[in-house]
Amino acid sequence: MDLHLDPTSGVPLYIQLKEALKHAIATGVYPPGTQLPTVRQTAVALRINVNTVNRAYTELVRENIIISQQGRGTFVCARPQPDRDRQEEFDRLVEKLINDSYALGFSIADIIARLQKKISAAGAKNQQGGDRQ
Amino acid sequence: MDLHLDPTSGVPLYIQLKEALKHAIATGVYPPGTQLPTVRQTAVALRINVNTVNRAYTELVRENIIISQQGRGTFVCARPQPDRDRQEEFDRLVEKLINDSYALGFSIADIIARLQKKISAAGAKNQQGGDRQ
Amino acid sequence: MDLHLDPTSGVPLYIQLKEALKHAIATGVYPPGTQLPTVRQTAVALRINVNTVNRAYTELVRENIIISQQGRGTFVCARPQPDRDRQEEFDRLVEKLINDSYALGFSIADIIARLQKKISAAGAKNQQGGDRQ
Amino acid sequence: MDLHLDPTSGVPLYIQLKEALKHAIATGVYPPGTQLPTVRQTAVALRINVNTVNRAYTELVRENIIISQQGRGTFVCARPQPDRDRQEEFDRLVEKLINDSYALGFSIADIIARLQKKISAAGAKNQQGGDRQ
DNA sequence: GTGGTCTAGACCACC
DNA sequence: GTGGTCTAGACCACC
Repeated sequence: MDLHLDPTSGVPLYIQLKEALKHAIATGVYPPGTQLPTVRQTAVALRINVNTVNRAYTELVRENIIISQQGRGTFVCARPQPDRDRQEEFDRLVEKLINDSYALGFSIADIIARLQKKISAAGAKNQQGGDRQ
Repeated sequence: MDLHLDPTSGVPLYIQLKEALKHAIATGVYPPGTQLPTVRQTAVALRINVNTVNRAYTELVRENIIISQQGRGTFVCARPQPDRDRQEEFDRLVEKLINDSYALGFSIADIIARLQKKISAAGAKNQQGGDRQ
Repeated sequence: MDLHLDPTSGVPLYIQLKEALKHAIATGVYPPGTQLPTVRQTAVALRINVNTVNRAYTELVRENIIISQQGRGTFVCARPQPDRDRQEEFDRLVEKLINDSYALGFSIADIIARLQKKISAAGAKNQQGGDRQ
Repeated sequence: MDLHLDPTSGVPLYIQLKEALKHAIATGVYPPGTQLPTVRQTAVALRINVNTVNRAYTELVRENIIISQQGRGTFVCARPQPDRDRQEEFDRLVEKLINDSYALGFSIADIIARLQKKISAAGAKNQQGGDRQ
């Protein structure tokens, strides 16, 4: 649980936590099947209230990103098997990003560079537990 | 207009043309401000129908890559200089794509693979027969 | 100068200030021609460094939103006279917002409601000097 | 398909049709999931060419309002339920439009006026001749 | 001259 | 059956 929240930023803590977890999961810091720290562990580690953590977890459960099993813990969900529909949706998303980026003055190469930076940032987090972005 | 389309490839002609033009513009064959060949010139050169050319051009207009001026011609749009605001917007877009892709079962590596395929696909299309206007 | 910045949010102060001023100007808190507080007044009022204010002002000058006249002060620029080109661009922007909003599940009526809230919020700021959003 | 187009209005037929369908969908004449009349049925009913209908349908597909399934038909898309994320995204979009419009010389009031015109324009088009399918 | 729209009619892929 | 693509050819608006 190598992340820190900013209680003064105006963004609710549970949303900050939710987004941070989402990002950590999406970038592979927590692979599917991994058990997340318990609500109480997280609350202690981040020095925030248990209810705040709970709210973040609950929303992620609702979004099918993690699953809570009473008495066992909370786990990262298996990601859906990319079927044809999902593949098409994915292609559409990528296509859209390319076009939107183009409109902002960025090329496909720029997108790739940005993504690779994300990966290496996430990798660093995994290995050394640093949390610099 | 040094490109040829493959009517047997299964890919619609207007899409082949659109992608070829996109690539030509992205690689500087047609710099910003350049006038493209007229729809009729292009149709004759590629031995396809004016409507098919029109369709390709219209889609590029919709994507803000070229601009058609009735009675004058079709021109390559200038791309904006990526300033700080655009950079932030761009980062947000990429971040969002990562999350959305995750929900569909795709990783950052998948996105990069898809993007690289886009680049090489565009390149392959134009490889035979230089690219002088 | 009824706004406060959050030095702990991670967003650079000069950007926070720039955005806050932009919003104030766009919503009519500072109409065209209005003189803005001097750089030093602003620095003192917000308890930030003169250089920080300067940077925010400089960027707004570069974006043609305000103009600095040496020895006189800084003023909100007259907005461009909406000519036919700008009108078309404006229509395109509105059209795009409608479509993007639709995709997110919001109707035209929702957009109008949001905008009217913005106006009344700005109005409140003008009259009573509150800065609640 | 109880609408009529005006071929003398100067507005292209495919746009008239597109807007009429958009309005019909937005007002619930065609709820999500409904199959639209086939392009050929519509062409016959409105006495216009199949290609013209196709063009209107294609644009609505591009805008994610309807979806065409080759061999099956054309259906009204479900709209997403606006959750918190979408709400935030929506707010950002509106905020951005305000700033961009300002740069073009338009105020929030101008935007609202434009939007209200959109609503009434869409309404006027369908007012004669009820709207049973 | 330029692009924009529309028609008539064909053939295809997918169901 | 359905939508998707393409052609040939026309007429228009704008320059």
